[in-house]
Amino acid sequence: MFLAIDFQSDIPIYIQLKQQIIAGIARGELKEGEELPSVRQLAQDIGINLHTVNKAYNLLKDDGFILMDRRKGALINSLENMADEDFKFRLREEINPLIAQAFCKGMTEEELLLEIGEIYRSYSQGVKR
Amino acid sequence: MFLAIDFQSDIPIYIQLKQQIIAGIARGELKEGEELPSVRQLAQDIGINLHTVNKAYNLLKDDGFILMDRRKGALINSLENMADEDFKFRLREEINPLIAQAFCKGMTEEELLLEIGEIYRSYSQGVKR
Amino acid sequence: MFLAIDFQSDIPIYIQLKQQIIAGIARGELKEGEELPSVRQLAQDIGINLHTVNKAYNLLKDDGFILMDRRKGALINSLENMADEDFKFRLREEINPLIAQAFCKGMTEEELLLEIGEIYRSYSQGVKR
Amino acid sequence: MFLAIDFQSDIPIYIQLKQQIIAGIARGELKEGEELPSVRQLAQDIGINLHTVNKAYNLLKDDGFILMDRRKGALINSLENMADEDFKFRLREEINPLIAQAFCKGMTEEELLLEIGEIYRSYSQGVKR
DNA sequence: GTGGTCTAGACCACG
DNA sequence: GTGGTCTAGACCACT
Repeated sequence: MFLAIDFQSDIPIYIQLKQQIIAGIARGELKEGEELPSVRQLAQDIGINLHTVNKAYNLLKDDGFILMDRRKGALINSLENMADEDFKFRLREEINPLIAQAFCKGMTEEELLLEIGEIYRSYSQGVKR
Repeated sequence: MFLAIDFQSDIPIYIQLKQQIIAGIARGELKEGEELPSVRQLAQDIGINLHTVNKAYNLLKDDGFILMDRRKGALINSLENMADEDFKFRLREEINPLIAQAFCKGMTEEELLLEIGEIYRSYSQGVKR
Repeated sequence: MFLAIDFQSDIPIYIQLKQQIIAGIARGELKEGEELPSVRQLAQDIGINLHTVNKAYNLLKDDGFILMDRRKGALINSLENMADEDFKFRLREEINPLIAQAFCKGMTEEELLLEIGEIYRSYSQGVKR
Repeated sequence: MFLAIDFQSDIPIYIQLKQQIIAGIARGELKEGEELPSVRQLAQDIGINLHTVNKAYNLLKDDGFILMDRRKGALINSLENMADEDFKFRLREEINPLIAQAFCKGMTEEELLLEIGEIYRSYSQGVKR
């Protein structure tokens, strides 16, 4: 799997890393049960510190995307039925300001939903459900 | 207008302030040409630092949501046709990871668009277009 | 408040720190809304690294014992009605092996409950409820 | 006897193993003089490293729960009157932070003792004393 | 001033 | 070999 980290971005590296791995799962490139590289390995590959990778892995673990197995390291978790109310609430909280902005800038509902549907399908096409 | 700042949030106060003001515009509570409180006034009302309010105002100015007038202070700008390609690009960049996450957690496209449409209409209802 | 860290203990420093602060709250020495020292300050006082203090604070935040206020730093949170089912489940998980051990070693239920009641009251005496 | 090891737990496998065996003794499933599986056998059954089982057995031996016999392997020891002052001291040390936490979260003494009594009796019912 | 991020290097516990 | 802990020192964002 290819991880593109932008060192000039104002988004922290460990957040980018987390997002890229989630995107990898969404695209179906990382499948349930698959092992992620060790923190040391990945840190070396990307050219960053192992603590930064570690932080990303821990966030992914806390959010249920991966499991930390004592024998095998980090494993992709099952991605079924995890959209509980708590997740949806946080999603709304995060997405809300973006929608307010889009509305102010004059985007219509149709335009917005079209954009989002496109992004969604860029993921759903790669994965059988 | 009511500004709800969460001092425990991991979102910086000046960003929250910016988002809340945009939401106010989106809800139609702040109309074109209307004056925002002075930096000093707002800082005192909320109980935060001058610089923090200043930063938020400057961001809003940079994004075209307000105009800074030497005599009248900050004025709400017109909200027409500002969704240029650059804005849409940044919107996609920001919304993309959220959608990947929603997809991984098992949300269907319908569910997602329904949620977003609801949020959108919570704004569009208050404003005549 | 006095924090006694045992550097020889096999319990990690940040865990000891977390436990000591919880004990401080339980004894009523740290009251709701009170400010904790900054990570740098406390780290210097105890003679440890600020990252170690930071880790303890973050755990306390995750467990709801403190709030991280953007203006005031770390604040003791309200300690009302936080014993939800999730907490009780984790408590049982952690306490279970200790009880199994006590049972195997021949402690009677009375003996055990007496010990625990004593510890509990060592906390409840200092706080009005 | 059924040993449920959680490879995702933050508790080391050898500690889990120790706890599970003690729980087995407490439930009366493992009786005095009974033989435990050989280190090799158990390691293979659970799918873990030899060293890990070895470590657990050695801890159990140190704590007096089993005897290591050169010919018969590991034998369950008698569980009489082993709750010396040293054990009680360590028990208090370990259980204290949990109680402080429960107190902070608002559990009453009655609630706590009820929970603990329940766990205790889940063991004492299976064993004649 | 604060906490957050990132780096670097060390040691240890675990498997 | 792995991840977990701790240290040390740096820079930056925030208030």
